[in-house]
Amino acid sequence: MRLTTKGRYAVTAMLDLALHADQGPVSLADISDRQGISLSYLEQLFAKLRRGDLVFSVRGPGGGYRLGRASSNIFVAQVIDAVNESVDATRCRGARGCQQGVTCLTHHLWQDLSDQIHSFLGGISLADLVARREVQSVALRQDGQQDNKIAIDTVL
Amino acid sequence: MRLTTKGRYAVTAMLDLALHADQGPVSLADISDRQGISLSYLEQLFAKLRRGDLVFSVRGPGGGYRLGRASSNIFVAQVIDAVNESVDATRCRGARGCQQGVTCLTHHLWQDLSDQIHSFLGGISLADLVARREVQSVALRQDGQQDNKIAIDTVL
DNA sequence: ATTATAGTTGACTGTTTTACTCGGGTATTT
DNA sequence: AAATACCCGAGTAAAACAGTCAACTATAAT
Repeated sequence: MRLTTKGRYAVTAMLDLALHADQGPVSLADISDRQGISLSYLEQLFAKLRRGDLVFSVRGPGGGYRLGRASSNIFVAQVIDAVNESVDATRCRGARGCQQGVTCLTHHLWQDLSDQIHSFLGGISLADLVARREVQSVALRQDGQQDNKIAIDTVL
Repeated sequence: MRLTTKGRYAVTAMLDLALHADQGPVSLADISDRQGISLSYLEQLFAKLRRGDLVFSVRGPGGGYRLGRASSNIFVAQVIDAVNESVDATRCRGARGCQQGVTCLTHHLWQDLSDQIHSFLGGISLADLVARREVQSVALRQDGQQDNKIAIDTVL
């Protein structure tokens, strides 16, 4: 598993989607404004997220993207895998005599690490993140603001 | 913590160094041959490893690199940190009003992840890796080959 | 029906990081 | 003195990252 800012962008966008799920489809333009990610870059990311069935689109005015399934059933690891594509992993694809050599042993370490990270991120759902946010939101909220979007952008 | 192939190269080279520690200084040329990493790239990586006191050099004929301390006291995380430099982490350096916003929450997740990975890799020493190799080596060795280098490259 | 919205796709650009090359140094051993 | 091998800087091709632009299609609202 590779860890770059690309995956972070994707998770950020998906989290934004989860937070505004109750307001109907969320347009990429909105996500772009709120999260400061370029619209066209989001388009590329969401093309991959859609291929991974993590989101589905609603076209036309008032359209946008919605989560492909419940936020409690979408995990961070899946989001990162969707945008990274090609895990490649060990690199020692039967290269001449590389069966248990020094190189391959290092690869095994990387495989272990990859598994560890994957299980860590595979255990965190978008719902978990939203729940965590709720806790902080309640703790910090001082007046009764009903607009979730405003609350996030201005109060928090 | 960023995870790229660069870190993998560095760990591979350090592991090679640990495995041949008993044979005096190990030249980068040897590591290049054994691990298939370009010599000049190794030089760049080792410049950073040296700055991190993970290795020290012995100049002149018969020279090379040696581990900066016992292999049981050199951890994978340290090696990766040394060659990656600049962790950058959260990215939200006091950006306008970003105190607990949606973006920052995602950053917190990344911080958690980063910590998790770091502690995982911080718990694995080069000695651990060598020990694991020894186990496999003993299990697979069928004849009494005394040359460690040959054993690794051809038998294993 | 027309229009505006918003997803869909592809090509293309600039920047950064990787991974590597080359060429010259310097220190040390033989 | 000569060979070895670290040291160092400049440069470079390829890939990944991040974003732009333009043309297109589906759909909702008027």
